[in-house]
Amino acid sequence: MENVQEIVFDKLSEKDIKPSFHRIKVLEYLMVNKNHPTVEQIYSSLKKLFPTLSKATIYNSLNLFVEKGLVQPITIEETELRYDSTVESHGHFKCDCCGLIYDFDIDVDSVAFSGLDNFIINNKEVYFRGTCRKCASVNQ
Amino acid sequence: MENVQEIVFDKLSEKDIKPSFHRIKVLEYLMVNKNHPTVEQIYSSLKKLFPTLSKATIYNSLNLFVEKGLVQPITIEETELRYDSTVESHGHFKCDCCGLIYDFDIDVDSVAFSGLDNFIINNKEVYFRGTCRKCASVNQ
DNA sequence: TATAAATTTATAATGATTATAAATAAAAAT
DNA sequence: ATTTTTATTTATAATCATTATAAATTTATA
Repeated sequence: MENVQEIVFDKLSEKDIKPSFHRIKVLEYLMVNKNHPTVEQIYSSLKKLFPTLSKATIYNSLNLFVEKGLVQPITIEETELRYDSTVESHGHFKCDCCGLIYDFDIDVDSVAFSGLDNFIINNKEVYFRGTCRKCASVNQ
Repeated sequence: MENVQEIVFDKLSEKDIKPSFHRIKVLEYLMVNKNHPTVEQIYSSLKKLFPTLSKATIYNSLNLFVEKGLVQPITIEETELRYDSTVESHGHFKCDCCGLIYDFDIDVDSVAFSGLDNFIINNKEVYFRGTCRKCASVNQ
């Protein structure tokens, strides 16, 4: 098993982000917790480790990460943004029952579409919604 | 050309929504203005017609429409929800330059994906982002 | 070590949405 | 037709995520 701290450090340096203590911890949290955490979740978890932490620092760090393309914000019918440290193309499934958001594999580039001639497409996202396996098996 | 009022009236009745004056006007606005308006846009436009209008009425109506499946809320990296009276499957393209959201045709059901075995999928949405034709031609 | 720059903190401000209760309008009952 | 009940709309306060701002702290540089 590789050292997460080290990977985080390299990722930040790669994108010319000064690897401050807090930034390392925020990105580390995102890479360890792949469950699309909210700002609140990140904040309350890290605050246990260093109680002087300010929520503004979480926002500062995340906004910087998004700006540099290290992290992508995802929104599915929520006002509360969630963040994903995986920027490679994949789909997001939101369970209406438990609220969890799952990643799934999808080849977005293979989808046929029309009506966007001369448009410049920088980003493609796919959102599915419904009931996840776990909830479906429990509430039947 | 058919009477929009009549279509709106029928759509509401179909979904067992009592067709009050305000509800008719809100849905009519959505059907005439297919540019994914925000609550603020709907509100300020209708307020010109009847100045006693309250913004809570817009929220009440829209939430009811969404609940009944008459309208779908769409969110692309925004905290401000936008609404679309077209519930048939199609993609949304958001222009990072002018902020407009365009519909485009896409056959979501033809996309191959994996990792959602035993999941119940109720809804599929595709979001593209980039620069629209108009902005691309102006800023070159 | 002193100075400058960057980062973090604390707090206030903003803005979208929801909650609540009063006011009004519509429907039903007598 | 009038009262009673129910539904809808209004006005306003509350909530909550996010951003802005400035002071405090830390880090880097001279």
